[in-house]
Amino acid sequence: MPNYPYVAVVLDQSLQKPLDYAVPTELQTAVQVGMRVEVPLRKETVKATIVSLKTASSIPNIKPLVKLLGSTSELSEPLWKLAHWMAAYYASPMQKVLKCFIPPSLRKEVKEQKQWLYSLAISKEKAIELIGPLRSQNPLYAQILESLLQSPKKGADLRDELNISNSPMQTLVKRKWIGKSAVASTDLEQEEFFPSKPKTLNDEQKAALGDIAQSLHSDRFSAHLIQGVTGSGKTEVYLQAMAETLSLGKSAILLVPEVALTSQTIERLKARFQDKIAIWHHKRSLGERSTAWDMLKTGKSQIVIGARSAIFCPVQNVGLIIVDEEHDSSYKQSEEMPCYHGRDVAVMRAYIENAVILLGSATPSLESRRNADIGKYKLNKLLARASSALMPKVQIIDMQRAFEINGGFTHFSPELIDALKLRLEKGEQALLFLNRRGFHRLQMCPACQHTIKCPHCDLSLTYHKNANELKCHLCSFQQLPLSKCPQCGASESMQFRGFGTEHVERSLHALLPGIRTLRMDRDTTTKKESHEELYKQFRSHKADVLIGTQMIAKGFHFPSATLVGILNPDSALNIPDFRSAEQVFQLITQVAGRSGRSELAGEVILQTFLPKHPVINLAAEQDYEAFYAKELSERKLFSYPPFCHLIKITCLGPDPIKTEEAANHLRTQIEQHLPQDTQILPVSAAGHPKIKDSYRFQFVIKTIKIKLLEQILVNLSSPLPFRIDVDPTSTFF
DNA sequence: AGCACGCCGACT
DNA sequence: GTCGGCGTGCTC
Repeated sequence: MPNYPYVAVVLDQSLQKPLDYAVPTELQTAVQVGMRVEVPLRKETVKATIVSLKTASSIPNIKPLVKLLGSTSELSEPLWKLAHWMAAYYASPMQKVLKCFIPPSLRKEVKEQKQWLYSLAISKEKAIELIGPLRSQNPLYAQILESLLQSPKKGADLRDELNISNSPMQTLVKRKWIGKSAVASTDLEQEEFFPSKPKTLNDEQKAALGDIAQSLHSDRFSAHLIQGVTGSGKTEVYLQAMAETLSLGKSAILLVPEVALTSQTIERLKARFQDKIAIWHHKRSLGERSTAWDMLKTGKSQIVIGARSAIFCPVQNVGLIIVDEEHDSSYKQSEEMPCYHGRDVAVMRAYIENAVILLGSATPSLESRRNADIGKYKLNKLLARASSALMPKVQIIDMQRAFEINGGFTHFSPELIDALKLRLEKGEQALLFLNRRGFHRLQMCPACQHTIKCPHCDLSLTYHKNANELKCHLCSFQQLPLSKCPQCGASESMQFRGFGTEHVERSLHALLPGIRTLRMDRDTTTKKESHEELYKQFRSHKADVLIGTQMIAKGFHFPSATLVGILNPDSALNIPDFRSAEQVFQLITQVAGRSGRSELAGEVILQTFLPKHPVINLAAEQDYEAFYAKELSERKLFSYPPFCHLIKITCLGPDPIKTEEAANHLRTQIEQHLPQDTQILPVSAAGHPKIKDSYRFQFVIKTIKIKLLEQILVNLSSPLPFRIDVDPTSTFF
């Protein structure tokens, strides 16, 4: 084996290019690609990752690395290949790609703090015996024993519960009445749950599972797409496919959209797989993530569930990767390089690891469905609702008519009001969906038409009545509503335009006094647990109507909700983006699917000013096939994905003129070496032209083969920061 | 990313 | 004359 006296490393801190270091002789047999090391940089020592071993280096006065962190590579061979693929495909510097594979919990080498679990060290009878006299002698001890009689508890919980310090617990441990054992908090998450057994599958589910099982046994890469209507029991197929994977001695990764990572989802998995599961998402502390990472790396956990970044977890011997709701846009990272798509990285990881990839959705993305059509993916459809519930009936209401009847704007058509009243009488629940939060969309001057904008962003401020504030939805700016126009100073009072969920809630109370409502949007779910809290309240029937944005469409099941009102999906159709039709179709289908999931039949009322719009009609009929055919032909006609790849390059800067110049400069660099079958569109301001004092100018490249552009993209240079987004979800924003 | 270097305007 | 604003360039 040759010795490598030099290595190239990528520093943790931002430095685009790799640096060379000498390897001390005694370490030359130990160094490996992917290893974490400490290296000298100027006067400091910093952490880095080895990216290549070298026999020579052209750097004069090269410094030796300080030490190796750990004895093996941090990335397995397949993950290392995946990292290289990402760097090339997403035209992203390795330094940024490695940020995904070596997350902060590893870089900082945090360890989860040990927590102590206290439990009785004596029999229950003995404890009860002791408690009696203790009540008068030392009531604290009695309280502790009583509490532990019910169940073992974490030290922190016990302290909270009884409002005590650690010392009485210590004393009781000394007396050998109670014992303590160290646990990671992750072990404690498996509170009480009822272990669940695999459910009996219907024929469609059986067929899908059969196909997947066959692929699992073949030990080769294969891709499956499950297209299953909401409530068709996709999850049960996932669970059984995962069980099959484990029985083959392999591991599984389950990706879900960010909002679907609720305790409901996690409990369902734990009920089937108990402690084999690691949970990975960004709301967990670094310590918890570090533990989860170790569990997977050592093979103690064979399953990881998480949002998009969970695809980088060091799962050993991957057999199956599942991407649930594969069409969901939260899988795409678009604000930061590498702008990767979690689903696409998952497919590539499965390919590299010779694993099975399973994509699931009620409304597959055009890309995935087309891959099934051309034979790249095996397609299984689940058309029957598993629990014999019927598909909801969707009724389109022309809001122009409602406007005329009402003699002005209203959120509620007569049909919706009647349906709501009926639910109230029957004691059933309803969901109202409006994709805009706040009370009024904007405040404007009636004299000069000036609207109040955010001083840091190019966006009108939204009026929030509860907080009595104008808020910017792109940054954290807020101010009091104005009574006078800052532009013309007219004495006429300022007016409000447009409505959000707060307004819907208030109007509903005016219309149906006594109605109990809950609102679920970003404003009411700021706290970590508030999401689940609202869900539990609604589920236990503490309210009749749940009003919400996007968020109510995903992740939650509302079995007793029999009515869904979609208030105004029109605005999304007006966004000049190639994906807007697809997104509206997916959203309507998803919201509609929230109703009638149990034995109660569901009804959906879809209010629109565009009752003839084909997307609205196809969504109302829930005819995915027709929508797919229509949208696919349009994508082909205008040459959009899946018939080409898009690359969006966005330039950011504090000065609009310089930023636009920089964008044009980048565009010229590409135009000079434009490969075949590639088009480059002009520079334009982004859909949000300014966010947080930073202007955004962008241009789009359409190409058949991304590989031909890799070199050009990697070599782009600009005086201003810029971002390369390969396969962007939007060409507008 | 940091941090040094250096060039220019404002003030003691 | 000095202090300090931040634009530019380098780190093996």
